[in-house]
Amino acid sequence: MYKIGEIAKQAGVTPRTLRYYEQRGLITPSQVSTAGYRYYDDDTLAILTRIRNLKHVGLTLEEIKDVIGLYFTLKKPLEAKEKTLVYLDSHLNEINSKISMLQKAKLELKEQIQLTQQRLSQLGVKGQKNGGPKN
Amino acid sequence: MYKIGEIAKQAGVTPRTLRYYEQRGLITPSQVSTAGYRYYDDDTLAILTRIRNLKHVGLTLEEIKDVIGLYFTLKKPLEAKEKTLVYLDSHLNEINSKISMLQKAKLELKEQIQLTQQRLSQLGVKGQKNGGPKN
DNA sequence: TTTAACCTTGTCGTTAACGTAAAGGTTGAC
DNA sequence: GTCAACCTTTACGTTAACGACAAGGTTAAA
Repeated sequence: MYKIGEIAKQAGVTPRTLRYYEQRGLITPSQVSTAGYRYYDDDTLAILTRIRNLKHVGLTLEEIKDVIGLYFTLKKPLEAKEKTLVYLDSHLNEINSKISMLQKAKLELKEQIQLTQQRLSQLGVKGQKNGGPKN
Repeated sequence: MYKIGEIAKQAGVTPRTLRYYEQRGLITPSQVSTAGYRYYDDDTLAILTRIRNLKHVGLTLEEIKDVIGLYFTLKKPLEAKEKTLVYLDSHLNEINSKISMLQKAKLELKEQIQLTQQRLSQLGVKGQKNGGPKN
């Protein structure tokens, strides 16, 4: 059981961020003392890592909330699971679309790199045998 | 040559957005009338599409500004091109990292989908022959 | 030349995701 | 039991990326 400051440090965020996430429904302290102190366990740490990754990929907290909610669907009633399934599927599609967009951007980038390299070797180092593109 | 309203509609954004992008240095009208009217051509339309894609992938306008700047490096001096090259390369790395994160998320999602489907078929439809996962 | 439809530059408002300081309780090692 | 280090809630501030007026100028078709 970590206090908020400890787990925050472990996760690389601030306590403020944790309270904010709680307020937005992304996490919950595993225990709360009578005085109101929040205590967390390693599960929360795992969730925070997941949040970090998904954020880095461009999801909003709202979207992330949905996604991580899905991973704790085990105790939910049967009917909820079917809805979950539908959502998971559409989320999968979104992810696929983002991946292909990034891959397209990647291709364009590579092209641009080659072009720039060509121009460099033509203008800058006339007559030199260059090693060609690395990628 | 489109007026701002026309190109905005084509690009699926508002004129306000175009002015904002201009202010942030992402685009420039190809011509400006003496009265101050902005006129754009198809090149700008292409850039706007690119911006849309990169935004959808989670880049900020500031990052996007850098990226699209690179694609108009043709007229820049030689020395600038080498810096460009370095940046392009690091940007490529970032993209690769994002892609792999998304692919990881995708795998986890698929697992979760299978789990949910299993639980559904076990609890809900006892004795039924289910078709198994689709993916 | 009139007029609807568009454009201009402000300026203020809004949402997301926190940062930051204020004023005051809590803990736990000594 | 004291005190530094931590925690609480409350509340105002901030950046990004626009939206939504307001007040007035421009265009181009009829």
